[in-house]
Amino acid sequence: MKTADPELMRAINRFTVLDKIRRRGPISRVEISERSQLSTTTVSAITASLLDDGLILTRHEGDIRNTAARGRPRVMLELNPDAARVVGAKIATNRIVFALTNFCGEVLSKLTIPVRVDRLPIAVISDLVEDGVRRCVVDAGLSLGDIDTVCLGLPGVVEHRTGKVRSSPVFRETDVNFAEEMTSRLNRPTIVESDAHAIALAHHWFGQARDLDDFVIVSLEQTLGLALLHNGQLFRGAGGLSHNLGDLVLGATLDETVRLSAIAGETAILGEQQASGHFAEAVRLGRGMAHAQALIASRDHPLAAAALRAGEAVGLAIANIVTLFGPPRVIIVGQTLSLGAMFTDSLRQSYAQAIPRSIREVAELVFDESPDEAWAQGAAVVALRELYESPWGTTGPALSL
Amino acid sequence: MKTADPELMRAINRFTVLDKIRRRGPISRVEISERSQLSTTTVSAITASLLDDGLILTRHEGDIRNTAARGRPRVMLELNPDAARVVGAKIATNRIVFALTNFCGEVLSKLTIPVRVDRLPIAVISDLVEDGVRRCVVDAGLSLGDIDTVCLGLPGVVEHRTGKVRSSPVFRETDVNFAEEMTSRLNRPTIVESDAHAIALAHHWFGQARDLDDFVIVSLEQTLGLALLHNGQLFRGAGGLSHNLGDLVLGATLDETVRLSAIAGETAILGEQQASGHFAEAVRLGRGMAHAQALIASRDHPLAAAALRAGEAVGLAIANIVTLFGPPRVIIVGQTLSLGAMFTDSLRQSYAQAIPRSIREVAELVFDESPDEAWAQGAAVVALRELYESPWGTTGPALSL
DNA sequence: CTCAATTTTTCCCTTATGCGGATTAATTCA
DNA sequence: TGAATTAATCCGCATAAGGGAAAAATTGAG
Repeated sequence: MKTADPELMRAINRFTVLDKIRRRGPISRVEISERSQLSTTTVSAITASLLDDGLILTRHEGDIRNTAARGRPRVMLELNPDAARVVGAKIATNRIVFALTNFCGEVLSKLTIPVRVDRLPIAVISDLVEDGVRRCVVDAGLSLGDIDTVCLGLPGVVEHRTGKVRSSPVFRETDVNFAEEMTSRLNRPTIVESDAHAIALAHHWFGQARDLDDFVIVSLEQTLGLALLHNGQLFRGAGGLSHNLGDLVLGATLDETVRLSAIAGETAILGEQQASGHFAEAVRLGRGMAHAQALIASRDHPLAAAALRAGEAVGLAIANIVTLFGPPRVIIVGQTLSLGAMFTDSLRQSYAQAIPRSIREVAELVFDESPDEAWAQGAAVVALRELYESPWGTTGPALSL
Repeated sequence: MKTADPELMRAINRFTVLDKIRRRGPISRVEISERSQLSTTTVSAITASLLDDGLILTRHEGDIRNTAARGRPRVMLELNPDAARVVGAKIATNRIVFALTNFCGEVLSKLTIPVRVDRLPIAVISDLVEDGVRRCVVDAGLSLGDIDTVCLGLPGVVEHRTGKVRSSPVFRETDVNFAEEMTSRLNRPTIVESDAHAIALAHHWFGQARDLDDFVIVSLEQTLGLALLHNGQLFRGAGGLSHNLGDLVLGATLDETVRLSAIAGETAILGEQQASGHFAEAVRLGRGMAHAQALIASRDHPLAAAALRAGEAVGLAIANIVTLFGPPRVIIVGQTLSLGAMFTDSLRQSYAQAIPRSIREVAELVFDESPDEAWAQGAAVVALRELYESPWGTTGPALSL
């Protein structure tokens, strides 16, 4: 348990002010004071310090009040985009996507490497990632030294605190300390994070959850992931791990345990088909879901049945998650959404049937097909949040003695 | 978002010190300082204030070091048991149990009213509870004015923040503002809390989780409840609600949704029997589970099958919860445990089968058949925690590092 | 153009906190 | 009895936030 001293106090208030400036665009000191319960004096002191550190900028225009407002005009404050540069990446089994952003999280350059990595040795994957980061930096007209932090988002079970990847479809090995590896390669602080957590923060900053500090992300990619934002903080579970939704058990007979991944995992949906010809090629290249949608159009295709079953299973799982957490919004993301309405309708219907009556209106389901770039941007946001020096740990490991 | 001022700072450190004194029995100032990272000066100042407020006492004995220790002897500090009196209660469908405790959470008097309340009007239930609290107070040689807070734990979905009972097997009505009702009746601040949360705090203070700040409670009573402690704080879900484990969906066919409560709820287990004679009477009086164990002893009794199925279902649900939260310990409590080894073995086996390999060793299952008194004591602890003035909201963000 | 009115921002002062070092207190051992 | 040792407190300092007054920057009326 952390003890409080003036330093912590300052850190907390500094973060609040910085966060207000980020969220409410250009904003005046008075308004920060009103919205944060801090005195104008304190806000002034903190903003002075932020200006001094070059994290924010002043702008003498953009006052939202009546143009004919009397009195001294407000000086608007906004983030200094150039205060930092970070690189975020999404590593998937069949592609790696990079995004370089400024301090505001705006993408300055991006890069996609369409490569199948899931059977490559770690050294080769590391090479690819290192190369991608370097290219992305060059594309933005920068050099690696200008980058403050790098954050890599990847599927599977990731231990954020240590940077260890417990298990992931992109690595053949388990317990890979990928953060350490990349930090020494790039000579820049490198964070490893679950891809679901990355897209969650992307939605929190820019997407469908800007207005919410509590929501759930269900990520339906090759791996089924879960992210849970609680009070604006990622909830990492007691062990500090990311969650693996695919391991959820849907039902079991005496002999057999049916896990969600066995019904709604990518390979489960697409793999049932005797992959042949054009479609097989698409699957191999990671375009399986998109192509599948076309095939499903003919409703009697066996894929249609698989899509229905997958939607049903995910709907059930989401109902259970809502039962446990009661989030106001559940955002469903990932390639599996490319299956189209047949899948999502089935999901919605199964959810509606499974959600208990008493909390039927608690949560709202939202589907979102963000491009890969958004995931990489989300990873960048993870990196930015470390720079913001949030005084609350993202998971708050309480070390009480 | 909470802003920091000196007051918060003091509240945090004061709580830290008070909590250390509670947990570490009689403890000296130096030791508090060592264990809390606070300077001896600060500890001295805070303890002086606590002594001044009468919350702690000094004791000039019990130094744990060598009796032949040199130097000025340490003055041991401990909670002042008389600093507060609270009443906790567990309201179940067929009994109400009260416990009056001191500031340390030690039970001073207790009372059980064996009464079936689940079909009574609220006014009558309120009468019973009011009467029970008053008796319990008198039994302890006190008067109601000596009581600082009352906390009522009951099954179902409880909104702690507002004191509203959304739905509960003990009430026919839904959305009952029970806290308001009892506060005005007793003229004492009265808190309403989920019974699962109450027993969770009981275990945290006195039971199987004294050493842990992260654990999960699964409560198998008439209603299936869940409590989740994260960083020493109850996790109440985004809506501030308690969780209803019974609503979890285990599996579904097209026509039918199978919920946990339909397999492992008390009525589901016992109700399948054509209730007749002696056993039926026991069920009516709430002794069903205990009597069932005797019947199960003859392994071919239909109850045995029900117990097996229930254990299986609960084991599955727990595996899913562990998949999501990864707690180091899961404590399973409640009357259903009276079914005995047949039930618990089945649960363990099903859990072992369902838990993903990668997190197999993460969580440890513990069964605990605490008496009802422990639940009431837990409710009292809920009340005490309010008095301790924890500066973090029960669901608020944890301060890290 | 000047001056009052208005609003934002800063400066000064007070009070709170925690901390480090010196001081006092209480005990053991020689 | 006095030296050594450890515990607890006192004193002064640094830093925080907050309140009120003053300064700054603008508009509008005469």
